[in-house]
Amino acid sequence: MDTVNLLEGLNAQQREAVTAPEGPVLVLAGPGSGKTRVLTRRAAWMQVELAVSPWRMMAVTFTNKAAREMRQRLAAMLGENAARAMALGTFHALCARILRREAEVAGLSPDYVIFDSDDQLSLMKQVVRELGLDDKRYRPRSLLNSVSRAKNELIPPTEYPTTTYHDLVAARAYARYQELLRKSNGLDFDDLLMETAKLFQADDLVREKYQHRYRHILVDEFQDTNMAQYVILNLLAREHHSLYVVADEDQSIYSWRGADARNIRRLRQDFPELRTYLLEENYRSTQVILDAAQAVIARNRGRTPKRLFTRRQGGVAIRLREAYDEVDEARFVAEEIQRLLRSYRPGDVAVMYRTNAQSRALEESLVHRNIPYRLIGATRFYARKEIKDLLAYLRLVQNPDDDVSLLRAINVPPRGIGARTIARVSEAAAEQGLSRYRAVLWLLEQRAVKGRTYNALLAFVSLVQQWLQVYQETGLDALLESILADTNYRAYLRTHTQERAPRSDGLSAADARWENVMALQAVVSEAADLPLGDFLTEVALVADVDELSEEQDAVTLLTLHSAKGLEYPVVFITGLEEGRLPHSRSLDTEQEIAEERRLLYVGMTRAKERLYLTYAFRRSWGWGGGEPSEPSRFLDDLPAEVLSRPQPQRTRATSTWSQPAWRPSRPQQRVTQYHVGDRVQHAHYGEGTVMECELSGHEEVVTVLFEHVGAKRLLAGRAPLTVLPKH
DNA sequence: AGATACTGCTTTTTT
DNA sequence: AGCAGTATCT
Repeated sequence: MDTVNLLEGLNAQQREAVTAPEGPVLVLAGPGSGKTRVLTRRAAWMQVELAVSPWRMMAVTFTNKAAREMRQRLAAMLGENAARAMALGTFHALCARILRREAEVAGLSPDYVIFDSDDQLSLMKQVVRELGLDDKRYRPRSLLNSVSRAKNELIPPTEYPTTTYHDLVAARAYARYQELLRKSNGLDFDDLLMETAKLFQADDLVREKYQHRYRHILVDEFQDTNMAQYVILNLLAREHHSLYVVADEDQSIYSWRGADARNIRRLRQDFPELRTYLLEENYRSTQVILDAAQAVIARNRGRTPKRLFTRRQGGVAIRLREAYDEVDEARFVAEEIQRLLRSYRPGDVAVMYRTNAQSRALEESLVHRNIPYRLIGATRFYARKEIKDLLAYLRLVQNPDDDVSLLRAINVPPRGIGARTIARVSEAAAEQGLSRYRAVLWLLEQRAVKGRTYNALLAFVSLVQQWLQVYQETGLDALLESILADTNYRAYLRTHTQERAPRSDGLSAADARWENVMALQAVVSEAADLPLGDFLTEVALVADVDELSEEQDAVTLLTLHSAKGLEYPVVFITGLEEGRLPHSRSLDTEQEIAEERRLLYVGMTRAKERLYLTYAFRRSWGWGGGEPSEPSRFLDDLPAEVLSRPQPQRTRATSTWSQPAWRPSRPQQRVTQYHVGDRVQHAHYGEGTVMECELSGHEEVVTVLFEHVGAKRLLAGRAPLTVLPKH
C-alpha cells in the first residue's frame, strides 16, 4: 500500500488535510464533504507515511456503526491486523474497556455493570421515594438530567451548585443516587466518561501509560463532545500533541446531552499550534438541496459562514407538501415512495422525523402497501420488557449486588414474592448495609422469614446460584437456556401478554415477544465465548439489534438525530410543524431553537438527489386527539427557487430570497358555527371567549381565549364546546 | 399476602 | 401506548 493509493480520489483540500504535519489538527468540514473518509485516510496515511504503529493509535467515532465502517475501510487499505490493532470505537466503549482494565486504580470493581437509562430511572425513583420527595415537583427524569449534566461537567455531588432550594434537593438526590449506584456496583453512561477523566486526572502513572499507548488520537464529530470527553482527550494528548479532530459546528445537535461546541475554541486555546483545514466541497447533494439547507442554517446567529459548494448543479426541486393529518401525511409518503420505487431501491429512501412516536403512522402506511422498511431506534431492542427481564437475570449472575436488576427479576415471572416481602428485603438491606440480594441471604440465614415467604425467597436464591454454576461450567449460551427453562419464561409470556389489536404480521403479541427472546438467544450464541461481563457491556453500549442485523434493502425510518452521518438518495422529512420541529420543549431559548434548526439542516443535508418536506395541518398528540398545528417557522426560510410547489407568478424585481416562499393556506370565507366574541364552555378548559374563527378544508378552527388556561386553537367539530348565552 | 383488574396521567432527541 | 397507584379477587 503506497501513498498514491491512500490519496486517490481526494480533492486538493482533502489531500492537504490528510497529509497535515504531525501535531494538533482541526478539520472543519461541511456536510457531505467526506470528513469521515478524510479521518480514515489520515489514520492509514499516518501508519504508512509516518510509520506509526497501529497499536499507538486511537480513533473515536460517534456511533458503533461508524466505528465498524471505519474498521472495514482500514482493513481494506492496511489489512486485517492493522485495523484490529487500532483502538477504535465510541468514547463510551473505549472508556468502558479502560475502566475494566484499570478498575482497581479507579476504585471500581472489574465486575461492574452498566446501567442504561431505564435502570437509571428506576434507581432515581428509588432515591426520590427514599428522600420523601414529591415526584411531581421533583421528576426523576429531570433530576437525572441534572445529574447527567453535572457528571458531564465533572462536577461531583459535593460541588453541585446550590443557589436555589430546588438545586439543593437535586444535589442531595445526586449524592444519594451515586451512592446507590456504586453500592449496586454499577456505572451509568455518564460515569464511564467521568470515571475515566477522573482516573487520568488523579493517577499520573495510569495517565502516562495511556498517553504512551494512545500516542495518536483521532476524533470524529468533535462538535458533539462534552466536557468530560474533552478532558479525556486533552489529558491523553497533552504529552505528544498528536490530536486529529474533525468537526462541523452546524451539525452540533447533542447539546442536551452535554455536548459543547465551545470545545472547538478550547482546543485552539489549549493547543495554540493547532492547524486548521477546511473541507468545503460537498459531494453528496445537488445544488438545489444544498441551497435550501444553507438558507435554513444561515439564519442561525454567531456561526462562521461556510462557502459550501457542489458540482452537482441543478437537481430535482424540493417538494413541500401539506397534509391534513399524520395519517394523510403517511399516505402521501408511502404513495410517493411507491412511485419512486420504479427508479429507486427501497434502501435508497429514508423517512425522518423529530420524535420516535411519529413513526407509527408511517409504519402502518408502509405495511399497508407492502413496502419493506426498517425502523431505527424507536422501541430499542434491549429496552423491551422481555429482553430487560432476561438481561436482569444475566446481570444478577454477573453481579448479585445489582439492586435494580434484583428488583426487576425477583418476582418475574410471579413467584410469590410480593410488595410486602420486597419491602422487608429493602429494609433489611438498609439496616445491615447490604445489597438486596445479600439481604435476602441474610434473612434466610436468620430465619427472619417463615413459611411461604421463606420458600419463595429460598427458591429464588437457589435459582441464581444454580445459574452461576451453569455459567461457570458451561458458559453464556447454556446460561440463557437454563434461565429460560427454569423460569418457564415462554409460559409466562403467554399468560402475561395481553393481546391488543391484531397485528399486520399475524403474530400474537406473546409470539412477537418470544421472537425477541429468540433474537436475544441468537445474539448470545454468537457471543458465546465472551465473558459475561464483556457481553453485558457490549449489549449496553450497542443498544440496537438493527445495528446487528445485516442491511436489508428496505426503506429506513429514523429520527433526525440518528440520521447523523448517513446519506440517502431520497429523503423525506416529516412533521415540519411548530411544536414538533422546533419541538415544543425547545422553544424557551434562542439556543434551543438554533439547535432545532441545525437538526433540520442535518436532515436536509442527508439527501443526495430528492428531498421532500411535509407537515400536517393537524396532528394527534399522544392520545389527546388532534389539535391544529402551524407549519414550522423554518419553512419560511426556504427560497422559492428550490421548491416545486406551484408558485404565484413572481416579478423578476422582487427578491425571492428574503421572502417566505410559502404562505399558510388561508381559508376562504364561509359560514362558521362559532363567531368572534361568543362565550363558550369547554369540557376541560372551562369558560372562554372566541377570538378567531377560520375554515380550513371542511374543518372549522376556533381560537378561544380561556380564562384559566389561555388561548387554544380547537377543531370546532371535535372539541367538547358549547356556546353560552350572552349576558 | 399476593395476583390481577381498572383508572388516570404523561411522552424529545441517545451513548 | 405504558406505568403507577388503587380496588378487588384468590
